[in-house]
Amino acid sequence: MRIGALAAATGTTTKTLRFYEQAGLLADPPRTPGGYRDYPAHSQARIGFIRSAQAAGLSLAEIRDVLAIRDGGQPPCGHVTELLDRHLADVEHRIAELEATRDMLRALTRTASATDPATCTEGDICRILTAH
Amino acid sequence: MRIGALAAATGTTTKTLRFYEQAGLLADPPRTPGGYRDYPAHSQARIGFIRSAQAAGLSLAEIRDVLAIRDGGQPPCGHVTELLDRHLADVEHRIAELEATRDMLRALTRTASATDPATCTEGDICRILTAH
DNA sequence: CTAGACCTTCCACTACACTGGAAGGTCAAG
DNA sequence: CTTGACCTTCCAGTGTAGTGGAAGGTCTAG
Repeated sequence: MRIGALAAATGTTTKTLRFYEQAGLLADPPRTPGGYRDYPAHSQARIGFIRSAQAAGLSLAEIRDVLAIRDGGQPPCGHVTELLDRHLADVEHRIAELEATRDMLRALTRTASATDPATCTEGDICRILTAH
Repeated sequence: MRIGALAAATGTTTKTLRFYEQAGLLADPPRTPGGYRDYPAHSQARIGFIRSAQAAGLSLAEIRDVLAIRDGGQPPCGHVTELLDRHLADVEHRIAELEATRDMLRALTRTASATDPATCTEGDICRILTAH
């Protein structure tokens, strides 16, 4: 299967697949006599794996490490468990931060609706944003 | 006040202040005879404004627009209200996405603790990550 | 007079995951 | 034989918010 077909089958682009190869997520595939990349069928599963791992919030570098462990013949379970725990903590932290931002934005929009534009002065640039 | 003093007074760095100038958030300040930037006292308030607007989740580009409106002599209230509404929607959307990711990660770690490494096969790369 | 603290400009680089485009090669259909 | 789809490599750029460093100028204290 050539690169365009693999891209179409996995919902990616040829550019992305070459990028994954260069980034070490995909091994250099065999080539046709004409020099075209010729992927085996199981490359689809590998791209699918990359997509699910990305959806779980792993970076390409982390996914590359998981794949390297598997490619080395080891089941990557321990490593993955560790990664997942770290990411869960990270995501929870980011959610908490965003919730704080959300609360701040809500307070600011309340301020906005209660603020008479005429009372704004040049000195404070914008009363709405400096009220907190 | 020279750039180092302004940086110290606002908790930024000289690099950041020059960057803000180049990015259009700060007007080119007057210079001393020796060529040093010589900021008026109210620059401190402007930097403070930039920091609070950043804390509210606005990008430097958006802050630059708010400042430009104010610098043009208009109170930026209408613009700011619009920005805040947009950001609130955006932040709520990102929170929802992250919560979905968090739930996925939680499900994955549950899978991980219930998965026997011995049952992993090469074909599926990592049972934990492909189970969902 | 000199050390050193502070300032100047300019260029390059960070992380992340791609994306765009140029110049040219391969292959099947008409 | 040509057209057009598809492929190749390589280089460069996207956006965000700065950071790092080199080479050199300015100013103040001792």
